Amino acid sequence: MSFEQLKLKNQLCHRLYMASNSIARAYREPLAALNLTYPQYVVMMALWEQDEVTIAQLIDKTAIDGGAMTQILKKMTEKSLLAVIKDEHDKRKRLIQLTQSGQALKNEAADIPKNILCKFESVDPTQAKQLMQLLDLVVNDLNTKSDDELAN
Amino acid sequence: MSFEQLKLKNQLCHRLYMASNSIARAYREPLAALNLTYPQYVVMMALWEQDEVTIAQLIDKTAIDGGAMTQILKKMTEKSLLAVIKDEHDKRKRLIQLTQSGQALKNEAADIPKNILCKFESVDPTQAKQLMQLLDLVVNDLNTKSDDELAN
DNA sequence: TGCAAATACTTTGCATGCAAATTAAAATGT
DNA sequence: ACATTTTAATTTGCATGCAAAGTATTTGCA
Repeated sequence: MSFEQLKLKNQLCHRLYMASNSIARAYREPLAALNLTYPQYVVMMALWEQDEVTIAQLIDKTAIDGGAMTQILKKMTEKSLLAVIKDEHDKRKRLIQLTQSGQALKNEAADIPKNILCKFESVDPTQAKQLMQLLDLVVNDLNTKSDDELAN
Repeated sequence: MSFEQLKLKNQLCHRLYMASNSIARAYREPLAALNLTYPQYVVMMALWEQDEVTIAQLIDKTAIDGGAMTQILKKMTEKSLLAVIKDEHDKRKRLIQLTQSGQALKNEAADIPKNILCKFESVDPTQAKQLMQLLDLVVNDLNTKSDDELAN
């Protein structure tokens, strides 16, 4: 057997692995200027879009792991970017609320996407959109439980 | 300002983040059957293609972090998948050598790529190839230092 | 020849991603 | 109402990814 399917150059997964790491690395410098890690930046973006959400909603929107989310929110609270508040109507839930400085950070972050995009010399906007659509297909296929699995 | 550029749905990076995590998660089950993590599987694939390589070569091929690589190789050594041998010609270098069981594992791994691919119901082979090409562009753009940076 | 600079790894500290176990509180069924 | 189940978060243990510091060798060059 040639085992062609086991060669790294034929693996979509390894491409994703490298691309994801590369782009996260690209964000490190600009985000360090805001004292944010990438996942923390994702949380901020989610909250800038909609504030006062529960942790579960934040997890849905960001796709960040629940266990990690607790730690991330703790660190962001220490940095006074947000506050974690008990939901009086359902004491299991917690509401996340941006502080003033958390809201203000949005202006400083506004240029980051542009600064990252300009590193893409070989990827035009059409290709970028195409890439995002293909990635959405991948995510949907992988996260959609099959009927078999749901039966368990 | 509308800050459209800061919305998660417009972020290539977040798509990559989710796709990379989703696919790595998809590999967990099949790889657990071989007692391998995903990065360990990547190392195995690299060695199945070419054995007796230095750690630096392995890092080049897999794009795994050097610091992590040391730990990963240590664990794989404990599992008797490979051996780390000193290079007599250059004592700074280490050569990685698959053991017999490491080589034998290739047969058990042969079906994994197929099992992952069949989860992609909405992505045909043409789209998969297209996706890989686009990801290669992204990786190249991000890893190619600009002249400015090289001047530093 | 001898020493500074470059290489090849290893180590350390921090921040996740993930599975599994745990805790607290609300929803359900009888 | 009460026990069972489900939901929302937190905690814990393990495995990286990454930057930075440290160690051992080898190269390069004066």
